[in-house]
Amino acid sequence: MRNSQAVKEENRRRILLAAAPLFRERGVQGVSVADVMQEAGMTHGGFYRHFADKDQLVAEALASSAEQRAHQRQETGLDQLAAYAEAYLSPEHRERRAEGCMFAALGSEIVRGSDGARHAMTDAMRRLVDALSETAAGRSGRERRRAALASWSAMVGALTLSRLSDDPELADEILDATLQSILTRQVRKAPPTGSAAAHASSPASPNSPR
Amino acid sequence: MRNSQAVKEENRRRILLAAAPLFRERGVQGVSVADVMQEAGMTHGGFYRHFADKDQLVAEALASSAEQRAHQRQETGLDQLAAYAEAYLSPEHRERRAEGCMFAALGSEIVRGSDGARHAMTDAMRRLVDALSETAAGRSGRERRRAALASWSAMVGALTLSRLSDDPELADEILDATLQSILTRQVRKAPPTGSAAAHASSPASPNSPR
DNA sequence: TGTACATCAGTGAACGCGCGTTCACTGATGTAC
DNA sequence: TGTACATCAGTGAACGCGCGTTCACTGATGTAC
Repeated sequence: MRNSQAVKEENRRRILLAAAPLFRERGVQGVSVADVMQEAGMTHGGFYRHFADKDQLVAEALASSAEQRAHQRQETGLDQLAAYAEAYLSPEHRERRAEGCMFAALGSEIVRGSDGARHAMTDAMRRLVDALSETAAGRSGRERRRAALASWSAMVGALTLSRLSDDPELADEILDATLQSILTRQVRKAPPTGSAAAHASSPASPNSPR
Repeated sequence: MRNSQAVKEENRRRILLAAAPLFRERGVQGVSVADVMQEAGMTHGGFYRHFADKDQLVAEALASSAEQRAHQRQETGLDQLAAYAEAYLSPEHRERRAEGCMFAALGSEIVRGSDGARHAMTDAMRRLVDALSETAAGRSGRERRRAALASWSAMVGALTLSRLSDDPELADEILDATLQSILTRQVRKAPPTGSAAAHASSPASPNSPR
């Protein structure tokens, strides 16, 4: 039962689309090739018509998921640093690992992963930091970039630790303290003058920090 | 060849001591029970005279390693937040995973781990945050605690991301930006008045941030 | 203090399972004429 | 446009390996007398 080239391409996309949430939810090592193929509606045997090995799937799934997210962010305005931080450091994000940030979900595992996976993560990292830098607080591009790097690192760490804590109170504390720390710095300093990103922190303030 | 009870206890300690660095270096799933036993100088068969299963080993290894670190910190004064951040956010720490922070090394993996492992991590987390809170900047205990939580989250995130990056320049940027962000906040605010922790950030400043 | 025996820490072979990967097979697809 | 044939996407069984765990065995240890 050979499929047409169009169907093959569509199936490949389905595999990649199925893989990323599974990896984020259960970890790369916690998801088998057969799991991914089943989620994509196929059996495991056909996998190797699309990918050389599992490593390649991981790298491509991370890369394509990151690219999709980048588009979403741009469209929803969630690449404004303060708004991003509010959404990021929320209990909802903590609870929904499958749809959440791949750095918090897979960070320490991919450190030991294949070159391809690390490279995909690095690429995604660079793009995200670049985007957040535009709306970060700071008097120069360099300062804004450093603020974006520090703020985003704090988010990834806080979300990971908040998920790790088996004490819900401590878990909430971590998110709260980190969010407030980021917002304070974002508001205190002058936003970049006159650019399209001038209202960096305004959509963030209305929500009361949990 | 039965061993005496004293030798058994000593062997148990050796197993725990061998396990923690291996887990941090290669991940829990990347280290087999046989690996740990070999590192401890034994064969894998005897493992189950000491532990019910691998999960128990993981939980106990993390707990005992954390306790040991806590003592070290206290003795070396490394629980002063600013000094801790300087040592933490260094390329040396990034490179030496086996001896480094277990949260950065294992965070996203243990999130999906056994209850015991998560509990051990939570306990360690609480103790570390309590210690760092004493020397964090802030006008009240609550403020200092929040500063410690936010600073430490930033450290864990930054170290993880710095390790993840396959671009050495970006990796260094992440550490630098986060360290400076933490030190700035530590220095700007008044240290807690008159307590034993009054010189919170003074031992940190001499070193030039990389 | 010495003897007899039960205990049990550690050994290394073995078991069972899951996983990544391979392979023979199928039949629809694409192509050459 | 139709026909013959090679291709190859997906199937499902099978392979090989590593791992967590079990087990029979050993001999030193601990204990009862």
